[in-house]
Amino acid sequence: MKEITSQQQRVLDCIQIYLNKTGFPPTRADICREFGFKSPNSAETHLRALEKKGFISIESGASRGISIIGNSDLSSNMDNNYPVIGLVAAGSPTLAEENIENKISCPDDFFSSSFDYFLKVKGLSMKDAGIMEDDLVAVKKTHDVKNGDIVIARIDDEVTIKFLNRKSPKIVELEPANDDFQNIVVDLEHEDFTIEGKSVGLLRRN
Amino acid sequence: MKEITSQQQRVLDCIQIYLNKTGFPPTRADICREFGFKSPNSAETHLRALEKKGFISIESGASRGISIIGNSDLSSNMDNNYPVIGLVAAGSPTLAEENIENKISCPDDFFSSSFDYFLKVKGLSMKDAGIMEDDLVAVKKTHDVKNGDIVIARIDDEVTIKFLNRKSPKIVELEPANDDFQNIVVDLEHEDFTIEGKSVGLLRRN
DNA sequence: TATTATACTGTATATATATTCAGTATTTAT
DNA sequence: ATAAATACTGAATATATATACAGTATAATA
Repeated sequence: MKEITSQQQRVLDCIQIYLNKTGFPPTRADICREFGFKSPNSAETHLRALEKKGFISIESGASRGISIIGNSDLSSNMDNNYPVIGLVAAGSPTLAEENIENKISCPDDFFSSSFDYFLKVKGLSMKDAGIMEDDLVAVKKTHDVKNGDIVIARIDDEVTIKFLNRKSPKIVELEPANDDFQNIVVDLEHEDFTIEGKSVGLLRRN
Repeated sequence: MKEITSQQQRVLDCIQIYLNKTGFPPTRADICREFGFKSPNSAETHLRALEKKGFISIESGASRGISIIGNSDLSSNMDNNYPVIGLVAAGSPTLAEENIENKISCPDDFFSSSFDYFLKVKGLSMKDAGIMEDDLVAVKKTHDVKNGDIVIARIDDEVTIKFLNRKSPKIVELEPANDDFQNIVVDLEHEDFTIEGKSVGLLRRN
């Protein structure tokens, strides 16, 4: 990255300010207006210089096709809106709209693994694992689970969060973390059993 | 803000994804390409519906003049780096550099209240409150605490996290959430006692 | 039942916009 | 001393783009 001139810095700042203000990049004419330039080529040459020096990228042919390079990796660092889903006793816990309670803005790399949604926990069956009522469990949709994982599972239409313990090819036990609750034994041959995903983290908002 | 239809939500998501990817909003044609629409008016009508419902704003006449409402001030929505501090048995739990284990990027409005740092919990004294070993408690530095709050307190050089119970002007009890632990009774007249802050949230990364 | 909103295709067009070419002048490297 | 980069004006143009108008069809609403 070569050194930037003061005027080019001003143009770069102008682009950023325009972006913050409007949500989209300026045109050549917009930049001219901002600086009092009388020719769109004044903006053009500055943009080309900024591109050459690696401060911005310009999509050829596209209107307002300017993106600031430092901001580009910012988008990967950017927050994403993750849906919060209630632990519905019956029905799909999937990302069906009617189940989305609200959304939480959160960095993509917030937990050890990527995740897909937050599950709002009902009940205290996982109390001894430190999962309390209304806690938000970060759930990664996956079938790659092993014994001891905290999984979100569905038996018929019942959705629960429990420790997984695969006893045999045909028998799965779902173990709560609370003495007041009993293990759930699932016979894979006679019951409709699905692993929705597993817990990769937890969020509690007092 | 009226309710959004599923298709409109998909278009809104598409705009956000396009923004993250390119740094500028899509054209009507871009949206059509993404969905396989054969007429630019398909995108147009969705955009107008989203505008009417207050999800986006459209600058008349401007190309790519779409901005998602709520994204308006991205800089204030930006993440901040919050330090993670170990619960050192002796010494200052303050933000001294030697105590900062690492930093976590997190939105400022992530918890109900603003906060100052994450405290990495050692031990299981707050187990029944769902606070486990190595959990990260979001701590707000404040003296505005009341009975029942989970506070981070220092007695002489010992730092703990407990429930607060102010018995009298001179006596404070710090109550663990674990039967294996005992209440800590602090005599304010004879012991050096400080409230470092209180818990406003919790983060667990498996 | 009529009406409005949703969800599209298809065509057309004014204009917003990028981009090139031709200059001028000043400053900075080589 | 000469080339290259910077910093502009001014004009021209192909095309990218928003946007209106004319339809069709279905679902929701009143």
